[in-house]
Amino acid sequence: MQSAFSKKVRAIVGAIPKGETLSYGEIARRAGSAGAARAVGRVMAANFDPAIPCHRVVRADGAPGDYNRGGAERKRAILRAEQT
DNA sequence: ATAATGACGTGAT
DNA sequence: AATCACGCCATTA
Repeated sequence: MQSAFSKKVRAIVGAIPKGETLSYGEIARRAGSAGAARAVGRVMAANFDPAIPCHRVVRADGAPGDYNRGGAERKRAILRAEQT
């Protein structure tokens, strides 16, 4: 069972409209903890959920994060998420 | 419980 | 514009 923060993050990221991108800082803010951008990434990395389109999650500059750190496996998860 | 780490953010150099 | 440093919060060891 994960902390409430991770659950919020999962819900928020999973609620990102298709084509939209949300920054870690924004997510953290919606999660109830502004400035916890790092924590958000930490939650995903540690407890990543296949239903969470992390590729829609970007940095404050709009630059893509290290979401593909997993490699092909991660890419497959992204494709699956985009299929829906 | 404490220390260290990290898929970040902003400011300073 | 690029790089360095510090701060923020949550998770892991």
